[in-house]
This record gives sequence, C-alpha cells and structure tokens, in this order.
Amino acid sequence: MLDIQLLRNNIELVSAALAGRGMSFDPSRFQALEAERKGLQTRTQDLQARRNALSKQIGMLKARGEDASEVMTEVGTTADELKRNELALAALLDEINAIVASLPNLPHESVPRGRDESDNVEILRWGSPRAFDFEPLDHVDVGARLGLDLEMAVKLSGARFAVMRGGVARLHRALAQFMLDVHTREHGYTEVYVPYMVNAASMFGTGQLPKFEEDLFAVPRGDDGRLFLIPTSEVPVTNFMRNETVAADALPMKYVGHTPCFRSEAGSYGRDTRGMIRQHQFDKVELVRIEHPEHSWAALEELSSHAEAVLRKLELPYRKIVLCTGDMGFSSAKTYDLEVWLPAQKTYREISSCSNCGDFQARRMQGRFKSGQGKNEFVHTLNGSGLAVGRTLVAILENYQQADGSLSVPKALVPWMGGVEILDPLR
RNA sequence: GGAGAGGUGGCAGAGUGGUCGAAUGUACCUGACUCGAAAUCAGGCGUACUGCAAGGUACCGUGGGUUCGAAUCCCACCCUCUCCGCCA
Repeated sequence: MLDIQLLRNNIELVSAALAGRGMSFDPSRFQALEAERKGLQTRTQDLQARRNALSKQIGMLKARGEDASEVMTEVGTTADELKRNELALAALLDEINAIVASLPNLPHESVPRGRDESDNVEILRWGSPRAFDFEPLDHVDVGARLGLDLEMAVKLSGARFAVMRGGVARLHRALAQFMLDVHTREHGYTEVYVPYMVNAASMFGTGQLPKFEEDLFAVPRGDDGRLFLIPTSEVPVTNFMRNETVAADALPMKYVGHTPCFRSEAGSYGRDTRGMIRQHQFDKVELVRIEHPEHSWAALEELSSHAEAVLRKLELPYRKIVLCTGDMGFSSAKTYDLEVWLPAQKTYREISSCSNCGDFQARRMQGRFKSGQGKNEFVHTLNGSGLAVGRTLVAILENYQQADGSLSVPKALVPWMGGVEILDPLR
C-alpha cells in the first residue's frame, strides 16, 4: 500500500509513476474524495468532542445527585447529525481505502521504463547452451521415459498437474532438498515450515487481495468463510510480520521455505499448455527477507545472487534481467528475473523472480520495527524464488538429456540423489 | 462432534454503565544514590489520525446494537485454552 500522505501531498508524482507502470490513474476522483473527507472528518470529530464533554458533565451532575435533564436534551439535539456524519465518514473512508489498496507499488528510480516484457533489460548471461549432437527433446518427452506422467494427472485432476514416478520423482525431491540445504548452510537463511492455506488478511498483506482473487484457489472455510491456497510461500512467510513491531536488532530476518504453490492461471488459457512449465500446483523454494529500509537494496542484490548460486551449482545456463516498469508485479519496487536456458524451446524461460517490495507490503500488513529513537518504522520486505522446483526439473530434463534416453544427474545434485549419477528409462 | 473457560497496554493482571486510554505489578528508559553495579527512591513509558500549539478524535478479539454516555449491557462472528470422543 502506498503512503496515503504521498497521495495527499504529491499526487502528481504518484500518477506519473503509475503511468510508467502502464496504469492510468486519475487523481481527480481521489482528490475530490479527500477534500470531502477533510471537512467531514473535522466536523464529525467536533461533534464527538462536544458529545463526550456533555456526557461527562451528565455523569458529574448525576454523581452529585443533581438534575441533568437540561444537558441531556442539549446532547440529544446533535445526535442525529453526529450519526449521519459518522456513517458518511465511514463510507467515505472505505471508498478512499479501496482506491489506495488497489494501487500498485511505485517503481524504484533504477528501474528501466517500459511497456511490457520486451522492454526488460538483460544484465548478465552465465554459462553457454550445450551443443547437442542429436535433436534434443522437450522435457515432456524426456520425462515420459523417466517417469513423468502428465496424462495420469489429467485423469486425477485435469490439465496443469503432474504425476511423477521413480527417478523423476526422486530428482524433484532432491532438488528441493538441495536448494534448502544450500540456502541454510551457505547463505544463512533459517528454514521454515508454513501453512499452505492462509486467511484473507494474509493475502491482503502481500498484495494478492483484493485485486487478484481470480488467480487464487479458495477453500470454503475460515475467516470470510474461506481460506486461500498459497500461490507462493512469500505469502505466509512475509506475513510473519503482520501486526508485529520488532526490535531493530531483530533485523534482518532471512527465511527459506519449501512449499507447493497453487495458481488458478485464469487468463492464461493457451499459454504453455504443453508440459509442466505452467501448473496449477508446483513446488518452490522461496527466500524471504525482512530488512531495515537502509539495507534493502543491498539485500536485493544479495538475494538474487543467492538464487543465481543454485543455477550455477547445477550448471544451468541462465540470464538475469531487470523487469521494466510495465512488467513488474503489483507489490514490487524492483524485480530481477532469472531465466534458464531451455534447449527444446531454444529460449530462456523464467525460473526465479526476486523483488524488493520496499515498505509496500509492510504498510499493508502493519509490519514495523522500533528504530533508534523509539519510533516505529515500516520494515522492507523482499522475496525471491530460490528456485521454482518444477521449472528447475524441466531445465534439468532438457539440458541433461542423453541420446539413449537416460539423464545424467548434475554433479552438484548427486549427493542428494544418494549417489545416483544416471537416471535410466523406466521399463 | 460434546461440555466448559476465556480474549484488556511488551508481559502479568484489575476494572461489570459515567471524571477510564484504562488501577496495580513487572519489564523498559531517564535522573538521584554508588568507585561501579545491585537494591532503593523520583519521573517517564501504547498505536493511528488531526492541529503551529494547547489540544481533539478513534482504538480494551472483530462487526453490529442499546444508551446522553460502553472495556463494562445485548446480538452475531473469529480466535485461544481445558476435559471427553474420534483421528493422520
């Protein structure tokens, strides 16, 4: 959530920044509501003050056993007006809050301006795509021989799910364990286990609600009558901070969690329909950091380098891009995407997204720390995939396939595979 | 699923219609005492909005209601705990 003071005092700056995100925001409506709010609020508070004072008087009179009927009629005359003002003010505040809650974060000044993904800027490439002496298959065909069974998943659940057996299933598990171990042992993150279903307040805190409800799966239960399946562990982990004020020396907090992620993929019909690039359910190892505002930009560099480290260890060629203003997510102030090379598609595909959300999420969830002078300030929140496990599996299937239908296990992963170096096709 | 108890400030814990944003203890901060610390004493110590300031307004799980006035009464909901049953 943006700072409402910024909207009140510097709305041109906000609307210009939002225009850069491809969002047309008309300040006039907000300003009209704000003008109305100001008058209504002071009027209401004056009436409340008067009522409180008179009521106090009544109390004192009655305590002394005197007659209070005159004061009581006096209060009575303003009761209606007060009631009307209070209702109108509440409605007005709801309206204003709804507007503010629907506005995305402002891009950091270092973010390149642009309309869409074609304006993203490549920062680096690492590794070089392998030269095949045979025509590489895509991960669906490679995986089918090793135990990836997408048709079975269709029978069980429908499109965009996966069943894995044998070596592929183990590889999938090993990847998640490997990533968790790298981040906890080498990068200093604390492992966490979290709920896969969260309430609406948590979804609001990280920015999925109210605008992106259609992307979520809901289970009819809990608050508002339902819980939501998490689309990323960023949601439960970042919400650790919801309604919390921590000591300054509690920062930074560095968490890594491995969870399944559930996305309805509404509106992506026809995109990535083949294979397990885009699934309703996929595993992800997620890095979350709660940072002091002064350190969050350095933390973003570090966080993304931690995600890169996994790709490097697995020797998967990738590139790093910075998303332009028009391609960033709702809550982010700056985002790096990591894209892994997929030989069958002969292109780089997103495998990690690392963002600094600044105080945007912290403000939505009232996540604060006590700064030096005992003042409460909003923390900065960051998150990044380290990495998306399903897509990492895809990348390994494609990049490490062999002509005979087997798969060579990346060296770094062998210890997590119990020493297995080659996955042979299932009979 | 059945029965019961309860949600108040960092924590503990009073408060059952009026001068209560809330006693008291504890933690914490400042000062005094001390060579220093402990102990003791004095003062301070929630959040947000608003105002140049004095101040004002809101907040006692959440949302409604009653009342001139609600932490306190009524209704609904959420959550926590205890016991029994069932259960991975």
